[in-house]
Amino acid sequence: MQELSTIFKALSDETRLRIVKILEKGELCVCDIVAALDIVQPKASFHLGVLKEAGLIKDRKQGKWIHYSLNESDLFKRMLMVSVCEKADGKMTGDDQKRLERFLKSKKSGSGCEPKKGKACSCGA
Amino acid sequence: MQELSTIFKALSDETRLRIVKILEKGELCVCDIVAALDIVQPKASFHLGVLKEAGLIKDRKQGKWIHYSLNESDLFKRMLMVSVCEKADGKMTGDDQKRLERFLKSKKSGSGCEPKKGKACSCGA
DNA sequence: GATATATATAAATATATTTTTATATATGGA
DNA sequence: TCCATATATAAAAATATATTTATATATATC
Repeated sequence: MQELSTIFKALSDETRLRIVKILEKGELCVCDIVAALDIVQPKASFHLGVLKEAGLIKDRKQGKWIHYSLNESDLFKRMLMVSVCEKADGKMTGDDQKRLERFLKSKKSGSGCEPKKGKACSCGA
Repeated sequence: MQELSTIFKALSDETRLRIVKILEKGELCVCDIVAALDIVQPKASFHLGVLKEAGLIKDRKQGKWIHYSLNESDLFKRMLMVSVCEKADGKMTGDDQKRLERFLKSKKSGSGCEPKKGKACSCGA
């Protein structure tokens, strides 16, 4: 499975969003995309490469042409949704969480982010 | 409404995803985030700024502290889902689409991407 | 085999983003 | 008022990304 940030990064560029959008019409070869977006061909190849690398599109070679289409089988959309929508709900693990828990604990016991004063944040956290 | 690419860009960085993830626990002040992620404070401020600019988080000032939390009211998730999942289904408009339609038409009539040969792409598009 | 086309790759440049270090601002307490 | 803390901002440096121009590769047609 791709890193989530890689997928978001692939979608963070206007040209690539335009490509994804035009591919919603169905499979297209590079020259179609070049014509549709009115961009130079190496630019299209570059961005198609990024999208493919992120697993968002797939390609199919046929003769001289390479046809690109959305990689729906990879279920990137579902993954996006799951990842964006899921709540950690205390089940979240990892170093960040552990550090946070330790820090919040230390704040309560009076040696937190304002140690010199011997007083925890007034925020009540 | 934010540009879609801005939102994806905001989510395209590992540090920012870590911040979003830790904010799923609830509202946190900057020093909490700094401690949780073990990063320097200006780095946290920078990334919080990007997330806020994209409308993904909101802040609330209280005394010396600034508390950040996920901006659920902005419904960025729903927007993401809608945007990512929606299909154009022929209703898509815009210059890209128009150019594509013109180009595909011209290919069929034999003056497309391979004009010198008087033959359209074998792809059948 | 020669030629033309579709696409990719490479190299150079331009641009944008991120990180770091230093400093400024605002707030609360002594 | 003075001092310490929380956070933001600015400036510089480091990295990463995107764009352009030129060239390479593969394939089909003659």
